[in-house]
Amino acid sequence: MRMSEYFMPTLKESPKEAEIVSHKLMLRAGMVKQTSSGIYAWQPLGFRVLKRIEQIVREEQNATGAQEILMPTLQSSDLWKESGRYEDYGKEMLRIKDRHERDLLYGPTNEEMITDIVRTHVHSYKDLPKNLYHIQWKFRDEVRPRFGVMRGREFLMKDNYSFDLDYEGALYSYQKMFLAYLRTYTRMGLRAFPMRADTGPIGGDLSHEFIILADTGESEVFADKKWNEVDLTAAGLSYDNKKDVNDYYEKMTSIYAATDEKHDPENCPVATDQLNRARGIEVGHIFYFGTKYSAPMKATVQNKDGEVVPLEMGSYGIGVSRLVGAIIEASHDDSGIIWPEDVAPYKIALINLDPEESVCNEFCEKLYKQLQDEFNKAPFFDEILYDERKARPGAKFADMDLIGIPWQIRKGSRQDGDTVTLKKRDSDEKHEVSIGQALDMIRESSQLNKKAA
RNA sequence: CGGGGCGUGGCGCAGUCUGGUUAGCGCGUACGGCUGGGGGCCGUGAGGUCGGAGGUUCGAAUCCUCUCGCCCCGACCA
Repeated sequence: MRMSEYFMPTLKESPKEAEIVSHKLMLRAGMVKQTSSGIYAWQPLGFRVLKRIEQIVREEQNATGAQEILMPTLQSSDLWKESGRYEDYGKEMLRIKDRHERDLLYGPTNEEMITDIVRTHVHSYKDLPKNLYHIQWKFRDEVRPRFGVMRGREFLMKDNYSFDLDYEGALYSYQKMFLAYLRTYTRMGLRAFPMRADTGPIGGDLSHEFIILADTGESEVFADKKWNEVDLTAAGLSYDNKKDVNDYYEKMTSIYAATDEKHDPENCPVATDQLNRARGIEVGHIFYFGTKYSAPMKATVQNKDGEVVPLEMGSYGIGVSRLVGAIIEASHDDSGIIWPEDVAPYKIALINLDPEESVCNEFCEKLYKQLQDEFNKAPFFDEILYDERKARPGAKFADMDLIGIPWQIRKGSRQDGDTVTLKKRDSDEKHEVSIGQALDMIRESSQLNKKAA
């Protein structure tokens, strides 16, 4: 993408409505524009990041065997009346009437709808297990939206729903999701800690929030210091190996971590001096809720004995749009955003410092094509952001640091031959090297290597 | 929903208390020039009717009433 043609309205100053750093940076980088309280339009740069995150979530879900569907944003109130939540949900649910005066609602979640879909088609234990997900916009009419996309009214969420014959199956489904979540966040360059979470009226231990630590986090969290050393990458395990999945889950959940509403200082198994206290941002939530919806909505199957039993269900959410802000909270400096490579809107920034000088310009134009040929891959294709604007170097550096592209290749007329400056955004290292060496250094980076392979 | 605050060119702000000439400033932007490796400088422009409606007054960004929007703190949430 050529910057001279790109719609990327960056700002030097933060609009005053922004309070926290991720919100400020998203506005300054031209990623989003607020159109109404808690509702945002995604501009090209922000949209690309959103789509990257969505794609990582999708790939990790598919790897577990979950199947993607798409349910509508608008739902009829009928199903919600059936489950009893139409009355319970309160003003958070946006209620709408259509031209026939029928009650509709903008979905805040999809348990009812998915349960309806599944009960229509699934009647035998032979049809189980199933795990269906979608990535769709939700609306919750929060009293007070804040923190930009981290707490919007409209938000993009991945939610899936597992259906099993019995508790054992449901537990296995839950554990697979637990593992998938760890892998998902790892790919985004995050360390997200699974923490015991409130299960509400359902009870039981089967609910975890996935939380990343950040000073601006909304909730207080308590975690055993052992977590500092724990490998959260969940590498090398197969979802098909039930025992491995269970062992891993048991291992991870044996280490204490809890959000404040679940944390009881009196009965905490970890000594105070071994306990970290921090603030965290919830980026995912999984829970098992058994027959809460299947029983009242009569989503049943016949088991091997011919008995009619309600489905055992669980649901699993990831706040996709929230993650855009959360990642920035976890990864930025005074100059701007530092994108982890796999979620970066572009992988490499090529900065042409002297577009009006013919030798430099020709070098950069040629290099731009070469970079595109090597690094552009489906489904995003365009991985190179090429700044050939007639602007001062300082402005270009500032813009590129602000939007946080992982690699910068700078070329100016002062540099002889094929010498360029390679800058790594996260460490701020700069190397004066030949373009060949620069590309080797980029290729050696594990993430890009994987993509280019 | 309770408490607090703010709406003045695209962004950040001053002016409002103590009504009074063409409503200012910085950034951005258009054009010209000087520059040229971390948001440079000079000059010339464009762009707002002061969130909206009503009222008071000879006169309202400024005072009054109503209204809309946005932000912050609290209670709630992916």
